[in-house]
Amino acid sequence: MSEKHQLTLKDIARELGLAVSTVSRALKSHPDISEETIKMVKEYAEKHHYVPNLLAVNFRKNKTYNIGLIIPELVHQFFSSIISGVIKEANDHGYNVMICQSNEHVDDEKKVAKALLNSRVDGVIISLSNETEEVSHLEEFIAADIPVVQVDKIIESFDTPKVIVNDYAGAFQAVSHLVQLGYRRIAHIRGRMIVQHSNERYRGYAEALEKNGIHIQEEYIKICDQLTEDEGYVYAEELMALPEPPDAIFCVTDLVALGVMRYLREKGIGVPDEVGVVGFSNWKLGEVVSPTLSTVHQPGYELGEKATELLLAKINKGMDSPNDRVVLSADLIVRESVKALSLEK
Amino acid sequence: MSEKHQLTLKDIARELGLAVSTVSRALKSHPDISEETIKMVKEYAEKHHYVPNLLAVNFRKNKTYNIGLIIPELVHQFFSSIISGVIKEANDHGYNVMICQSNEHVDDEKKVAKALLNSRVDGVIISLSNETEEVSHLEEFIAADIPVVQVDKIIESFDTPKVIVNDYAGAFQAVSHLVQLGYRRIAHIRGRMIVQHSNERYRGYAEALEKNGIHIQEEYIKICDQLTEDEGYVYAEELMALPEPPDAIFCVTDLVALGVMRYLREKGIGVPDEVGVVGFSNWKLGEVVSPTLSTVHQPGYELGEKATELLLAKINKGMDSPNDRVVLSADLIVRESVKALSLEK
DNA sequence: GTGAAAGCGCTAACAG
DNA sequence: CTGTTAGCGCTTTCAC
Repeated sequence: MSEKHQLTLKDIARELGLAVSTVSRALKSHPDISEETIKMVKEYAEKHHYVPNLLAVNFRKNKTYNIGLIIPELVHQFFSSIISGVIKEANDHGYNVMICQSNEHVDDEKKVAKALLNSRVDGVIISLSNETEEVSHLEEFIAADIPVVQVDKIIESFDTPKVIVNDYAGAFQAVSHLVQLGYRRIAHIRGRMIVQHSNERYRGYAEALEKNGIHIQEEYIKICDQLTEDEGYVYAEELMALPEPPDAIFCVTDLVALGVMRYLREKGIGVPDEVGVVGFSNWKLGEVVSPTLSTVHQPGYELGEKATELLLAKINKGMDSPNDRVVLSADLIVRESVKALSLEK
Repeated sequence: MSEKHQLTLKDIARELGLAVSTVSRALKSHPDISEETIKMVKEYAEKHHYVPNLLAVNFRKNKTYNIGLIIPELVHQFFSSIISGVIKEANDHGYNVMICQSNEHVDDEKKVAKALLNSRVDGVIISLSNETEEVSHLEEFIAADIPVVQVDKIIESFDTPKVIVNDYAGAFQAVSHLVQLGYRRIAHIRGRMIVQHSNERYRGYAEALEKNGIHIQEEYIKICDQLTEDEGYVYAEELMALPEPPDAIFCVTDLVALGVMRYLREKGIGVPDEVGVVGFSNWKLGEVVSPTLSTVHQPGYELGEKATELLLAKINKGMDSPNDRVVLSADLIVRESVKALSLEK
């Protein structure tokens, strides 16, 4: 039953009375080899289910056909989407993906980077942990001629191809939409000041208001530390306790928006009639909550695909090829948590 | 900057005036080699950052140190958890994981199985697609002496190690708890009859009622086809329209439970006071909805860990080692969607 | 057109 | 204790 001995080129050569090198070339349709030999070899190989020993091929070529992917957390819809995209694109080109988690810790990130380096991957895609502030552990890849591509969570000064989402435009679009619907007192629960995403989303929020001639009010801005549902609840409470409470709340992420919605529901404040709510990320969560949550979609799958495309290009064209910077758009998905307000005021 | 030539054993041997084999053995602290030689070699290797060429080692040993993991969908919290567990356990033992998705289609499953076979993985872990009814594509692994372990979605008749969750006990526990709290008219929105999980959960439901002397009522059982939130909504509506509506609903999965909760909320039916709700799976969703959802936790991470442990044992002990069957328990997590009912009736 | 031979880096059997 | 040798399966000069 079990085929102890996998068929090798040597076997085929022996059976066909050819040299190993001839068989090797025939299987690749090398121009030197005659049509008939090629045909004969291919037919024999086909018939006997010859499959090249990748271990030997890779060793010979000094390529693993493995690429490493370092992400903060696997169990997170956004990263799962990225992974999906990476795997798809990589597999389509004959590469495997080795997935590693940093758990948002720079120490873990360094550890897995080391492991990837030792396992001689052909390239690396990374979405940095929240803690990462310098990239010496990643520069080792460059030093070893292993290309790196950064995705989503990046450090600008680290010169590699980058694929990111246009947080600014997504936020701008979301807030502009709120204004168009008639919302005027728009609050923003934002993320920490040192996180680039948060700053970009804030910038989108601020500029959308400005462009529409709405003055930004300090008390409408809340800063979230952990981005949890509970924080959303707490800040919603604070916002609604203001002398002039907001009529819409734009949240830095869906989970926070859910907390906001929970508070509003508990207090009997109508969404979207009294207060409109918009999140960011487009988690599954937002589709099954009621009212369903309007949000800005982050194209995780496409990020993964694009990053892999850039990496494979780099692997095949050499380290000195240009470092592209790709920005994917994040678009608003309108659901039930916002609506056009009637004009009476 | 870039080290064109990675250090090899040959380099070390030349520099130290030793034979390659001596260096090789010294690095492994082979008992034949003298203390001082070992020390000298190791120090040299350390100092010059020698790292063995895995490509060569693997080729030589005819092992890839890759294991394949075939799962229905990556972007799904339960499977993400399994993957996490597999990666952790595999990496801890020097193995990489190649992740493949079947997208719940048997054709895709066959395709990726073929790919894994060709890439000569050392072993395979699989959670079958919903469509899979026979496993000829997996028997090829066995024929090639590549061990397979089944996890979660399995086919009993396929003789491999198996790791599954005790759906029956989880459901039994959940429904028994409802009874203890005072719920009596307990409905069950179940999954399709051909899905083993669904049947086991139904069995747990039925036996929990029986043991408590509660008669099972046909009209309290609904069969869900797609396990969507919408289906939960629709069946909740049907159930609550009965002459004697249920006072609790046990759902085959969390998403369905959310649909149920949405219906109840829209109709102003109090959860948990008027109707208790329990889901199954313990998705993140259940923690952020309000009231928070009681559910049965499926230990995905542990499933992945255990499956990998069994696979590595099989890889190292040989194909004829025993095929263990491990059943992990699924336990109830009590949250706000159920409560002890007051005794008045 | 085809074959012979070398060699990738490492391990292991066999000699000393 | 250490060195010599052979070989894993494949690709790739270099001959003929």
